[in-house]
Amino acid sequence: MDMIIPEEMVLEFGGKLIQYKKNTAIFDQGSQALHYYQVKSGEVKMVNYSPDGQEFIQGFFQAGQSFGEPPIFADFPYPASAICCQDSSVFKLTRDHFFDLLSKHFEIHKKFNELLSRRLQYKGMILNEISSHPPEHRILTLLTFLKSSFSPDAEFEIPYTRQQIADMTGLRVETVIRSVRKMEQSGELAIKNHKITI
Amino acid sequence: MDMIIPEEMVLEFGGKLIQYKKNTAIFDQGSQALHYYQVKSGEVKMVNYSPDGQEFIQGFFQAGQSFGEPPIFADFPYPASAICCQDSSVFKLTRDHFFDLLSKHFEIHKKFNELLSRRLQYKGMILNEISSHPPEHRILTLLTFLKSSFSPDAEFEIPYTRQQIADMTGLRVETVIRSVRKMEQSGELAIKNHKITI
DNA sequence: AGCCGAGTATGACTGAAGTCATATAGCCAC
DNA sequence: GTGGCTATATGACTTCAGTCATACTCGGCT
Repeated sequence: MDMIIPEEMVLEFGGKLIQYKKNTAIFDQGSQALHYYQVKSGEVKMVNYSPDGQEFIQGFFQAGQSFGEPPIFADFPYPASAICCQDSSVFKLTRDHFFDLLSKHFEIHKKFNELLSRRLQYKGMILNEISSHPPEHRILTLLTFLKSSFSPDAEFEIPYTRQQIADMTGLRVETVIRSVRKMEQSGELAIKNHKITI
Repeated sequence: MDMIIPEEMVLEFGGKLIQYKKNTAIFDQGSQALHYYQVKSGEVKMVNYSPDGQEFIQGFFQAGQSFGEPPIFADFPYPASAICCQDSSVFKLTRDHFFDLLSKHFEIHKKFNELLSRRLQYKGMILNEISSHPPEHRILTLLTFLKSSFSPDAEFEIPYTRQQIADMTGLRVETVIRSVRKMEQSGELAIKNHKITI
């Protein structure tokens, strides 16, 4: 989980560091994409809200990660909103300065290719799970993927609540809770004082 | 829907044109990504199969479109299989030659950024739909998106069967058929001798 | 210690999409 | 024109996750 663009470089190209309070929006679904964003500290989620208030979380972003670039690269309105899960500080760079940076740093440009590809992998995986697999399978696939990207070898404590897991897999909290309990019984994962470990 | 890499350029960098019969696989889920592929004629789908034989279609690719690049960019095994829907001819370029081409043609490299971004847009949209919206809404969103990318203004005849729509939205044929009929009755779309138009 | 709120847990009931069976329509080959 | 295949269509029944209600657990705060 290293930095996609080094902080000095972001600043060199005119990036500003902005502070956001927990639960505030950085941008809203439907608005124009005018800036590049990169998390310095805290946590941000990209999320869709359905009319009845139900959330779908497209992804979480922590220190060093960028978010909201696809609308810049391909010029379409934000398909989801960016909300801070915690008090966060975020680098903000205008679209033009971002492209300027890319044109001068081929290795960074290439990194974005890789980054977008990995996101496609994630979305494709979840899509396949949601479309054709039962809850336990969905959840286990997500958890295994998280483990493999954070800590492939050591035991891994899932840093998300049941509600967040539900919002990432298109399930309800109750279903996640029930599925997780069942998988604990069958030994597919462990629960240590309410935290899921795997 | 233009060509992502001009044919002459593909050939110049050592690309070979390969013929595939309808329903044959170009590569299988789980195998290593060693080549870049670009459709010259015919149609290819990227698809996941669940144990019980249920299909999920990640995308369709026609003349001029490339497929299967994310595993090359980010180095992971194919997360789905590429199957020809029709007799097809496909350009095939080794991974190394593909990267060579990219390094020498910045404008092409940039195009891939854009391409990956648009695919993320599509997958994010479908993901949101599948996770939190009822069948009619899911289908209509997909159809509207297809229309907007193929023929935003003129009336558009959907080039897919009910089964294919089902496999793209995580629904069953019967559900798609029922939903489409219902939407015809409510005037949200039209059916002209079994073809959906919008 | 006691309170509060967020997160986890569990049961009873419901309903919408899936499943299965069967029918019909259109199209191509011979 | 007939036969066979693929796609569309429709009804009856079932099932699994969603909904709703309610309770419990834990950690932080005063």
